Amino acid sequence: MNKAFIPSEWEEKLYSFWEQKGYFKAQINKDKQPFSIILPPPNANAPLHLGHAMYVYEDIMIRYNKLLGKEVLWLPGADHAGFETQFVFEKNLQKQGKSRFDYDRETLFTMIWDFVMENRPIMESQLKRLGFALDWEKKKFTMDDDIVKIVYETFKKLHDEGLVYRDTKLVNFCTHDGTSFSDLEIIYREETAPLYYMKYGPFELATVRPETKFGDTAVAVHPDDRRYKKWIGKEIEVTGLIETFKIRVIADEAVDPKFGTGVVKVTPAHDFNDYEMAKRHNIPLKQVIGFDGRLNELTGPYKGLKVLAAREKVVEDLKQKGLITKIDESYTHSVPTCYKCGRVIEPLPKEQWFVKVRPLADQAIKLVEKGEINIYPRRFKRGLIDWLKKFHDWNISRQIVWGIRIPAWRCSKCNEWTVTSGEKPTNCLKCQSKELVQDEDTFDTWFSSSQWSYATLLTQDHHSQLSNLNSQFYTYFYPTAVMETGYEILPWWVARMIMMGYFATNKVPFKNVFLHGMVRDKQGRKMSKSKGNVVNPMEVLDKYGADALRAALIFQTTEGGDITFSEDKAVGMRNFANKIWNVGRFLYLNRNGKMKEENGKSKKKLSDLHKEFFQLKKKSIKNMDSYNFSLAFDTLFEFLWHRFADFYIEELKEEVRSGNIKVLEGLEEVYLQVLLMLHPFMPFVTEAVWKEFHGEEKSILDMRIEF
RNA sequence: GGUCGCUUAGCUCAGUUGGUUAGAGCGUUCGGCUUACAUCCGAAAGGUCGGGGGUUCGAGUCCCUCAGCGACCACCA
Repeated sequence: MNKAFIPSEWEEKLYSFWEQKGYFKAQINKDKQPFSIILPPPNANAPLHLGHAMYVYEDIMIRYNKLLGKEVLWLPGADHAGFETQFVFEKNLQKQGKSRFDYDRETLFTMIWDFVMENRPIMESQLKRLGFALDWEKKKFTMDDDIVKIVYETFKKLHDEGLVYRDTKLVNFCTHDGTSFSDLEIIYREETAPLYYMKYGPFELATVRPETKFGDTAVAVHPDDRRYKKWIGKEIEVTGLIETFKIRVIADEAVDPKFGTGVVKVTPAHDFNDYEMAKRHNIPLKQVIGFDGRLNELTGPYKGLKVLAAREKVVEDLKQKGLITKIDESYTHSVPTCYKCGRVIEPLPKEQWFVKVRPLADQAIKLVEKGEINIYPRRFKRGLIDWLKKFHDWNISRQIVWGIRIPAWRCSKCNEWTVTSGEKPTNCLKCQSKELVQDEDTFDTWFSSSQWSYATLLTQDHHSQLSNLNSQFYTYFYPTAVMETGYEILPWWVARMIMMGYFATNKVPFKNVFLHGMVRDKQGRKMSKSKGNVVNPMEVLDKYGADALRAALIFQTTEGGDITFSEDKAVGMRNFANKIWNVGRFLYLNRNGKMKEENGKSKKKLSDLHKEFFQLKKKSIKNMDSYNFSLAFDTLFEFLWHRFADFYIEELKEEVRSGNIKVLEGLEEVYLQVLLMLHPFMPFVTEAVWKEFHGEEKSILDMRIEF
């Protein structure tokens, strides 16, 4: 044995060994209890960041359960990450002086496909470097044909059962990226903006968006507001910029009499609250801003101006006409922005596909409340339920090419939609016309990934389909044991997987949810490119080894809490890996000692050691089983280093050196069992020692933790 | 405004159902290259466990309250 554990001499070798010998391969084994985890598929086109290394929790669970004798499956995958990827790709195009508009749909799609396929192996090889016991033969890509097929079948089933519908509604639209988003993909940003007070017929009202004036279709006041009571239900005449127009005054509870003047202009086509108000009062929509972010033909001389330019000009002109009475420059409010490009989101009316969320979410709430799905750490249960309660109908249409195209065709004669599970319909279901045009849009990536847990398992059998849930592999491993992921995607993914999983399979997609926190820098700040504090997991790995990186993310942390990562910690854990190695080396080097009778002193020490170890093992198993992995690891660390090495070995050192075989065997027995318990956390060093002790062809993964 | 979390040694953090002199990693001081390991060993300094109140034989651990910090969400004409 080397004097020190050198990770680079072992890691690649050991991983290939595990893979080649099929240790990560899952198969149906009726005699064993299944334990399955689906890896949250990392973005196929991007290298891993430190957050991905947190999936080490999954590896810990997988390896631990394997050592308990279960049939384990950890299924890897890659995410096409629709908009994310298209966004990155467009940035690359930009650098070459090109844009998405320079290519037709097919060409652009193919270019992105090639780009993603080229990058995908990077992410995959990084998962291997982390030592993850993934069953690579079963890997899936979110755009694999068979996965897409399942997504289509789910979509059709939803449509058939009235849980997906087509409608024109106000959606969040990014005029720069040219696509709509769901509610989750917008970020509200605090902003100080002028609040303009303007004359409006007999009223005065306040607005931050004077340029939407052309889209006003009502004026609203609070029903109990004495100042304006006499106007309610009446039409008023307003001097505008283009013309003088008449507009109705409505009364609505949503108006806050204390804000501004207590009068609101209602612009249903460009404001979510106004849209709701308009629905309540049956007021028409008038769209004056287009999907290009410019004012349209209904705005006369302002046509063609971008929103901000239009605002300036409108204000200028209103001033000229003496219609602006006051400007509050210190008004702060939050504006919706695109989570990706940061530009202001424009609420616009658009015809899209929506998931009718309430029935699905209500069902999901029941499942969580009843404990059909357990959440760890427990405090996230509340958050999950809150999210599920808040969900509104979900816009799943995206105006991007990089994604799964929606299997819906519109009839050019009668305008009716025909939804299929993928194949082009021969004729319109309503009027039989054969002139059908497929929807240009693609699915929200999260719509397809909400189906990931059953789609990945179903598709392991070639001819499986949603209507026939009898495939063996699926039946054996579904529902999966645990869904492990970062708490920040609870609403995006976990909540929706529960909804869709239960809808499609009538079973929960997983029995347990385990959530980990975010990795922050040493000062506790979020890691971001702009702050320059991003830690590349591969660099840490190169420097200190995979075991050290993994352990650094677990050691003395709290499950679900954010983790401050510092290189110091990796150093400490590299040292621990070396300690594990050297304890082994000490025992190994003394193995050739001559037989010798034990004396009383060592007998007592050995029995103390065994007692202590028995307690430790009980405690560790209890902690592992209750998802307190960090505590289990801390305990093992403390025991091996400060009890086993610093105390027991030191006490018994002379005995060992002088060849007391009983003492050596006693120590070795405990040591090897500790290795077994440590293996899920630090798989490389433990396996390396195991091989040194038992031979190159042996693996610690053949061992079982016994009670 | 809502929900959740955090406040323990110089720094970063553990401390599971309340129980003996409160721990770790890194750092600091002193002493050791002892043939497993200097990626080490031994010793030491360093904490009124955010403030206050309560429950209890006993509280860092439970309850109330105050303060500070943070995250997420909602509203915003």
